[in-house]
Amino acid sequence: MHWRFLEGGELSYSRSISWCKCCTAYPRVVRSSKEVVDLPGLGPKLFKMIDEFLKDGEIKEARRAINSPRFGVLSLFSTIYGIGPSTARRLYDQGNRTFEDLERYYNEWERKNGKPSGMREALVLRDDLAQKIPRAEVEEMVEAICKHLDSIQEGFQHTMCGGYRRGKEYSNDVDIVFSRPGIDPKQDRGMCQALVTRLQEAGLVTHVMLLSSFTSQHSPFSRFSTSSQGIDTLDTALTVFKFHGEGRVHRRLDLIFAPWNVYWTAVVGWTGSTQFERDLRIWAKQERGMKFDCSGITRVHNSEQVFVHSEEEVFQVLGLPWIDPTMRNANA
DNA sequence: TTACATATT
DNA sequence: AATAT
DNA sequence: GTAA
Ligand SMILES: [Mg+2]
Ligand SMILES: [Mg+2]
Repeated sequence: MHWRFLEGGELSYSRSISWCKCCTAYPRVVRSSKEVVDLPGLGPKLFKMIDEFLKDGEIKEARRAINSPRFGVLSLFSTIYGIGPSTARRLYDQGNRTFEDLERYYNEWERKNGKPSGMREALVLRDDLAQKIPRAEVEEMVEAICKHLDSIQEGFQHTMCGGYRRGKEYSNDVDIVFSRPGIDPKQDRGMCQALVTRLQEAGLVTHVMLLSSFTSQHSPFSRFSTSSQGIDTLDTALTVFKFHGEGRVHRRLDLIFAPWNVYWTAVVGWTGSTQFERDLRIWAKQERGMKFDCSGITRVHNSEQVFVHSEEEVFQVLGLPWIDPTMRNANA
């Protein structure tokens, strides 16, 4: 699956693999592809693969990918922040095979272009960011961050989202959604920036990868700006966090500030998983004629926004039963 | 045959 | 193109 | 690759 992502065209298998992974939550012995015909998303090609695995103990296509040196290098390069499939392929095609190759490549690039590429820092951070974060450390981070937020402005609620909320023992990063109940979002504009600055001053945030520019203040077309409903996009910061002291590791930290009236859609949107969000959007569009994303739910025909007051209500409005975060884990 | 999630930078 | 879920 |  990862191979297809790196080489392009991952849409083919991703949904099928997701359904297979769903089943790992309910393990059972499968003696033949006949026993999985009832699973959605699986067809003739996957049945053949399952039977091939049962017969040979492996799958030729998977073996080819694992043994491919190119696959190994592309996978490795993709673990660097800012390098995706396309750049990884280009770097490989230009002859790079190791991180040392990339250091040389970007040193040379910066010498020629006379400006920083940002990639040397990404290379330095890579080893730290590749390490998974135990739940206890996620909680430690959130406590420290909330303490700083509280010193700027009291009254914020927060939910830890991402893989942590889906119950994973280890997280790749930390995602926190904030909001102040009942407060006009205009009043809290700039809080994301303020918190990031405070954490930088405290030496806890070491890098800011992205700070969403809250430029989308009022689109010139929003005639209903009198209504206090913030249609604006969420204030988001993608950062790197590190505690003081020995033995501490850089961690990716995402801070999201949502207007109170879209707090719970933001929580659903940032809880994931990726595949769950995709399916939720498809369901909303096809079955309910609605558009779902983390900054709100809208009716497609009149773009009228539907506000909800709890996470349960997000599912009610979409005509779905409650789905526990731990049941949203399917990812290819 | 077509769609496959969607937003921001 | 890369990031986020 | 799968489903509508
Ligand atoms: Mg996460
Ligand atoms: Mg994140």
